[in-house]
Amino acid sequence: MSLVLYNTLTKKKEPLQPIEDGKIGMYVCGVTVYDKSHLGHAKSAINFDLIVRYLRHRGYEVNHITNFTDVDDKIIQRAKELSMDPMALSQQIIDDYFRSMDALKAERATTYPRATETMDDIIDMVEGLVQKGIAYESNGSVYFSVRKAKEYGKLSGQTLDQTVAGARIDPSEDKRDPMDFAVWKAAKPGEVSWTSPWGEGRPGWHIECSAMCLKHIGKTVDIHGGGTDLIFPHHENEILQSEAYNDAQFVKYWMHNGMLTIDEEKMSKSQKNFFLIDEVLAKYSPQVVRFFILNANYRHPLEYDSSSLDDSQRALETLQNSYDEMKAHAAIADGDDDAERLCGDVWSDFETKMDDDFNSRDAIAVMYDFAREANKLRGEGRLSRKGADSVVGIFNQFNGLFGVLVSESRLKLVKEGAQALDETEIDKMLSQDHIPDGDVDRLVRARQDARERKDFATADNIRGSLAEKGVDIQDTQEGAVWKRK
RNA sequence: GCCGGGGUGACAGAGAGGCCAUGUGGCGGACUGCAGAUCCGCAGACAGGAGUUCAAAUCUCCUUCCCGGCUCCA
Repeated sequence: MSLVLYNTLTKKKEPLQPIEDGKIGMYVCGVTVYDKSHLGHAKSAINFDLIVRYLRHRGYEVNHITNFTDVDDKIIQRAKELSMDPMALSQQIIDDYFRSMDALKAERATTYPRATETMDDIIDMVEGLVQKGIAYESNGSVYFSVRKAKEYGKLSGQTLDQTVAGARIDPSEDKRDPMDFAVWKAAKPGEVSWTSPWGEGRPGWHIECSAMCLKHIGKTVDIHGGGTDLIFPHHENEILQSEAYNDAQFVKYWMHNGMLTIDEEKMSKSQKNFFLIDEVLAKYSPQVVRFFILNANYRHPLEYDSSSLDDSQRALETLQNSYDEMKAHAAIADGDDDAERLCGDVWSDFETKMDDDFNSRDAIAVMYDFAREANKLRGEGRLSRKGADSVVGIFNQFNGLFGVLVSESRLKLVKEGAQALDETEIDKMLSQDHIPDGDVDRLVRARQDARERKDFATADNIRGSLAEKGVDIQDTQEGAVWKRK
């Protein structure tokens, strides 16, 4: 079975065939660093994180490039508002971005080029476009002449005339055609700028991606990703520049992630309807946030509301419980091979789902079925320690890609049986702010003793008091287990 | 207006011609002193209208509503 992915360019799912066997050059548009990252950025990063992890799992060597737009109008404006140096501001935001994405357990890209570090390549490209006569200088700025492009709108389906009719374009008098876009912008007095053949200035928005793709990947990149909001004009213009400059196809597969929405509206800074990653992680674990995002198709919009993460937390608990219990499982039966068979089937099912355009939602559904089957074997006393280890192995493989489960063992099985404790000792232990593991064990055994004496008041008091300290006791067929929440 | 993508059970969200999606929640049952966890079962759906087909949530057409883009955006 081969992996297929949805290509925005052709609007079809296509088998993945990299230019070079086994290697993938992948460019994902990063962020403009003028303000802290919000949950929408997290969605994009986590969607592509899973894609990269899965491609690697499938044996591809992935060169993953994500850029930082660290000079542009917004950064300059924001820096001015804060009376900061724009470069200091962008560095601060980049630091925040890394902190947030690390906290979300998104793997880092291979390289994070910055516009300001790619200046020579950008200027080379602009010069090349001017030499080819497809871009022109005007008052210190350089514009790309869209009417000279061979093809226009092949990604977005837009035609030039329709777009002109849309008429929300900047009618700069420097442009020969209103649809032309800047590849180099002349600096206004006092702005940060770089020296170029056209005087002091800085890059247009789109050109950095074209230059970075060429520099870090090549004339043609296998996969180019970004949000759906970038399709037009950003990605369309990247195609125009790169293909004009390189005389080669720019991108084989375009992949776009759907927007995170709130009340059906895109989460964005300009709408002021965003939640910062910091804020969200103060209340929910990174696993819950990842699960919320990965439990939906990356291509489709995902609706967020106040209960979304609570729902995800509850839903995830089912998988986490099964995972925990499989790890803590004490062998009941020996030599059964039901678990082995179960594990053999589930992983190929899982990969089949993921091979179909990274269908993480269906892949998770496979995991739920798997957890139920494994729980059933265990409940029926047909699970050996070896079988449980195989089940845990599948969970680990799944988690290596999705990163939605807490891998540390949370569940503690109390090995010794019931043991009486006198009341004052119980109260003393329960009154501690933090009850050490050893004491929890003793309390659980004391509770067991109380239960055997049918002293349910004492038993329930121990369970209730421990629950208040964040320790959950559960009675199972194998005895009592507990975990810290 | 134009270009994309959508409208699926209480909710979140897969699926893209025939076969159970899945999860949370609800209801019933098993287990339990009670909880919880777990297991079993039940209910409940494909925006509306025409058409193609033996068969349509899935294909075609029309209507309608929503979202994204056409300005910076993941």
